[in-house]
Amino acid sequence: MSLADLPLSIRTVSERTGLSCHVIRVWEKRYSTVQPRRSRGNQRIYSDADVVRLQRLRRLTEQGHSIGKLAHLNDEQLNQLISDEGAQVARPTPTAERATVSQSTHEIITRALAAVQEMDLHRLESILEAAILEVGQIGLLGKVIGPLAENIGQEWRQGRLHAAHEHLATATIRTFLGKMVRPFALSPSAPLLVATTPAGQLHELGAALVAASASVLGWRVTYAGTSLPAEEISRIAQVQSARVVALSLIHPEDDPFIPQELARLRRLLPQKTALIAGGRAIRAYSAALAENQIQAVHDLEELGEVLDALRRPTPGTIEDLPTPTNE
Amino acid sequence: MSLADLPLSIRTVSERTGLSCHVIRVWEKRYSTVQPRRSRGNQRIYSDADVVRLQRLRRLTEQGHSIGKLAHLNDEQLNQLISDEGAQVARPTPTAERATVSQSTHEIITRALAAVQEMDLHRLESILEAAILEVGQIGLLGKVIGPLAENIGQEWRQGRLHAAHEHLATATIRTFLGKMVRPFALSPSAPLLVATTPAGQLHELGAALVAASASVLGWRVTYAGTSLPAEEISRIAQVQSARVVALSLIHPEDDPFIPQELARLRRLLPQKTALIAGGRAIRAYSAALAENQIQAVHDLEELGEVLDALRRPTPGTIEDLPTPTNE
DNA sequence: TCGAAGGTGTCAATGTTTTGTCCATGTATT
DNA sequence: AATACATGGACAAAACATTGACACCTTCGA
Repeated sequence: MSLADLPLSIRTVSERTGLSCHVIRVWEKRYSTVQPRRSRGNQRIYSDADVVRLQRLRRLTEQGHSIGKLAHLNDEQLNQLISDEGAQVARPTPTAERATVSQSTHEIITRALAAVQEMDLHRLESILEAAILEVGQIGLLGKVIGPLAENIGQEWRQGRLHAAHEHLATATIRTFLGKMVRPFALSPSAPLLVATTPAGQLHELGAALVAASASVLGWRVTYAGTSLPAEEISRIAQVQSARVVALSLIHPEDDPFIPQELARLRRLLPQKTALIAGGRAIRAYSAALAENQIQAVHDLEELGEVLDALRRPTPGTIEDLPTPTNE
Repeated sequence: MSLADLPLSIRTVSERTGLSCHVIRVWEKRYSTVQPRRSRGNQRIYSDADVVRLQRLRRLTEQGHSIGKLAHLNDEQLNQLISDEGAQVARPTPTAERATVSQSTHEIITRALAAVQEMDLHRLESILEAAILEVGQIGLLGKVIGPLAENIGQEWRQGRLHAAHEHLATATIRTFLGKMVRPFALSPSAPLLVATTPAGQLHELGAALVAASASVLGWRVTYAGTSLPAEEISRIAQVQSARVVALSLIHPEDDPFIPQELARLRRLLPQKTALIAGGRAIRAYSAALAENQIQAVHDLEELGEVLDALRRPTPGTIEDLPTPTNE
């Protein structure tokens, strides 16, 4: 808006939408899907709105609608269709599609691991970047980055990767996740989540992963680093009126102080602040979690459900977010 | 004054932006991307702001935008494009925190500290973001973020800030610095720097600061996280053919193992790989640094000089007279 | 069941525009 | 004298536009 249309080339549009240049042009010619301006040299100049429209069209065509019928609908109608689809089609994911997805995530992870092995961080980043288009932001977090981190840890413990690999990968992924968190652009009324690890837990990727996921799901997020004592976590949660505190438990699986810390944290936090915990080590501490009404979350999918549930039943009014970000 | 607004030659600009001199000139001629002053002898004289602008243009062209369309946009619009680049969904940037203009670095730091005090991370980030336009990237790193980190550490040790504040600020600044590191490869011929801290040194901001600075100065950078044993650092340096390994020494000032680690590292690294060290604790280890031909760097300005000197004497030859490029 | 028709994505050929690089020549700087 | 820089022109590669053709699929009628 404020700053007029930003000029996008057809190649950029192709990359952002996942449609080939050919298709974009032929759709324009046959169905007038979008009508970009032209430069003096007759090259197409697209706007952000065009990209959004094309993304929607792509999504709908992949779900079986024919482009010929979609093309003449206006943006409103497309949006309507998408939300309908989201409600219905989300569950009965055809097994075929699921298979291809896991196929592709597996392949992505393999390639990412190879990049780590060769210490080619730039390539690692490119792979992750490109994967967003294939599996979506949430898919990337839950089905690529999560397993990837797990994998690297495993390889490291088994001596097939060195500490150097693990450090490099962690630093790179941490930076990547940092970029995914949108610090702005959310209405101040969105609920807030604090992501961190309790004192003694040094591994930061889990917390960063939760932070990124929550951000993508429309939460405001405060990422607080690792190894924080209960008082400090509580301080943050209270100053920021957090609705949820998310803890990541990964490495020391037998730290005798963790149960104490969890109990103290529960005591220090106001009752309306929910506590959730995830990470490989949650099983080891399951007793302490149960005692302190800390909800265990086993994967990012479950995190999404839990956050959805926690989103509404709390204080004040119903959310008034203008547009639920597509995806 | 100082490093931030020295007159820059086209060659220096070329090194810092990764664009060839040819391209810089031809962009100027065809699109008026920047219009540098001229010296008496008609040579181009660039400012730090020009470098920032060119870096952004380069980044955007690499992402698929065409220079012909970008060149006429103003700084504001470029800025927006860049931030949109990260988040897939295009959104209007909020106009928050835009009012104040032209602050001294001291004022900026004060306001940033206040934001930390109030745990308003969004504001902290906005302040830093806005400061780029006011003091340039290098100025931001050397005169704002560096002192700010120092300040926060001090306040914390003196009990005026809690660990929570320090953690939040560290995480936020770390993310911010991560975004400043060029996500793409410069000319593959650009020299490479590895930034990390030796085993036992846990504070990561120093290393991240060095990484960001070197990146802005036109180096390819590998950020390797904290607390790495000498073997691992050496492994990375060799796989990547690093020209420089930069170590940050901050917190434990009396770790007896550090001198050993430094000696081992010097032994493990090829002779052509330079070692430099910075951070508050370098004085405490000065003997060990001297013994192992590790150059001590006291501030980011000095870092700039040292890197410029290390840039050219590529292979083989002994380093000759330190000729600071920036006249 | 078969074949025709229409819808859809991909490709090849050809010409134009855009953009990065290079060369030659002249001037300034060291 | 040896670099480093400026300028203009030339050139080549990459990206884009346009047209027409083709292969694959679904649908529908014979």
